[in-house]
Amino acid sequence: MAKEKKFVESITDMEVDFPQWYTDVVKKADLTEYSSLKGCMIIRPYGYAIWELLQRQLDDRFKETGVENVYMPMFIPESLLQKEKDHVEGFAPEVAWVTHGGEKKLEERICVRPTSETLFCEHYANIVQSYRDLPKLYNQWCSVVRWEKTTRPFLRTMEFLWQEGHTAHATAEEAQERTIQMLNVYADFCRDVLAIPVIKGEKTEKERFAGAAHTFTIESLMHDGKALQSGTSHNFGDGFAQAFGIQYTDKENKLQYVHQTSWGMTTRMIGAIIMVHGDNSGLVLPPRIAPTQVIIVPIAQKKEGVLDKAAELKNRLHKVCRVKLDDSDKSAGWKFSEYEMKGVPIRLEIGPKDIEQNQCVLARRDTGEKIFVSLDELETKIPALLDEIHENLLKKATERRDSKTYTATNMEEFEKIINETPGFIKAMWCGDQACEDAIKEKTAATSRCIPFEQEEISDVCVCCGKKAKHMVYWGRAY
RNA sequence: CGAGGCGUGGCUCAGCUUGGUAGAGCGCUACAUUAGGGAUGUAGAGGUCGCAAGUUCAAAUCUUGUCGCCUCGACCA
Repeated sequence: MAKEKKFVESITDMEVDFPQWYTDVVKKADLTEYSSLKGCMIIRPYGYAIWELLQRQLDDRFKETGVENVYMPMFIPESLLQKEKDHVEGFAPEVAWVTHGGEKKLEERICVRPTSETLFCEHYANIVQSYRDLPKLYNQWCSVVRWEKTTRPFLRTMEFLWQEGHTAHATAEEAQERTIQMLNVYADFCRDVLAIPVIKGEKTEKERFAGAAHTFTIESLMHDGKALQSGTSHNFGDGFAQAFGIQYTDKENKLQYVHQTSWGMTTRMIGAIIMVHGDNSGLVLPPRIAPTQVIIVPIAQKKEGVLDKAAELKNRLHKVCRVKLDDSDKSAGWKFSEYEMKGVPIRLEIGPKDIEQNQCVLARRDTGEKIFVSLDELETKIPALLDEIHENLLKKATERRDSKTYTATNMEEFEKIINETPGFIKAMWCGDQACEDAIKEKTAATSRCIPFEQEEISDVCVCCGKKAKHMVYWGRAY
């Protein structure tokens, strides 16, 4: 890669200190502020605009598959949370409890939802009677609370925004089909909207969601070689249905339990966007979720006609992209830096010299390339350039991920890779959790997933040397 | 929960060792000159030094306590 030109000096280089780089980018791009409550973040307008675009496009994709949105309460009585044993054991350590209503101590503690399986289950038990009532394909957009000990903006906060889909089906086959369907929705969304390539696969039993029969995941790789779980889709089988008594009468008039799924994606994806596409000048936004796709920076804007021309371009481009004009009296150089930090995909420079020649400058955020474009061609050039930027980001991210994906056939190799060139490690596994624990103990790497696309790297487990069952992606994770 | 670090104008920090009038840079306000890669000048506004108790003639500075935040680990989306 050519030496990266860097204009923004106030952001720590990612090679020097990655966590500091991340924090600098979040701050400089004005995505969040810390709130006065530990571990909670204020999502600023620019950060929230990204979330809104992400949300809208993901929601559209859900609805295309027949999903309907609902809203559940944020409070769960303790007795309801207790109903599914594995589930409560998994979440109890990080639940926030409400113990008082006003001055009065409550008879029963109320939990602030860490996730809403129990509420959906209770509701399904009430509304599902017959096979004619199925499937139920519900989703909700909400926030959930988990009492985390260590927090970082977007990656881990005590309260975060997400969507949780919950479906109920007549048969196990249908539930499994829906589980995979939604995993694919996530994977396609990451590729086509966020320009993030993902590995699809199943979680091992150790990494499975509390109460699920199968957990599927998409895993992405960050710039520093750490993995990020980017979306999960669970098949619950009929475990929750049995615990909550969700039964329906089938065509033969027999009582059956429903089969359920759940799937979620969170504001953490904003962290993924930062860490997959960002560079040492700041944020780099994939065009499809960029709140501003084109920023118009007038040059020598006090000169006669410049601002008028800039405003005219803005009004024209408004029809083909999300465009903004910065006519503040900051210097042009300041504006360049500002929008680079904010990751705006295209900067349009228009000055007196350009106007004379009926042209403008388009500067790409992803490559830094500047091109002169005739003002007459903007309506076609800009949308095409936005698509090109998307493709380029996806290509670069895929190449980077592939170049940071290694194979290991024994623990020496494994340890050497994880310590010297962190990334995904493909290695065979016997299926025994003891080996997973041992690997984690030795390397701090966890199993990310058993990918759908299996490869035969060797026939024995990387850890114990016994016969291997699966090829697994391993890595240190956020 | 373990290990470190930090609380002083909006932000980043100096001052604390050796107690004695509250500092700098950035940002902000006004005006002027500027503008193709974070402009310059001039004039201004802005702080009970996290909180509490103690020592002292005198505390940002010393002592004790307390609260909060950040980073790194373990746990987790």
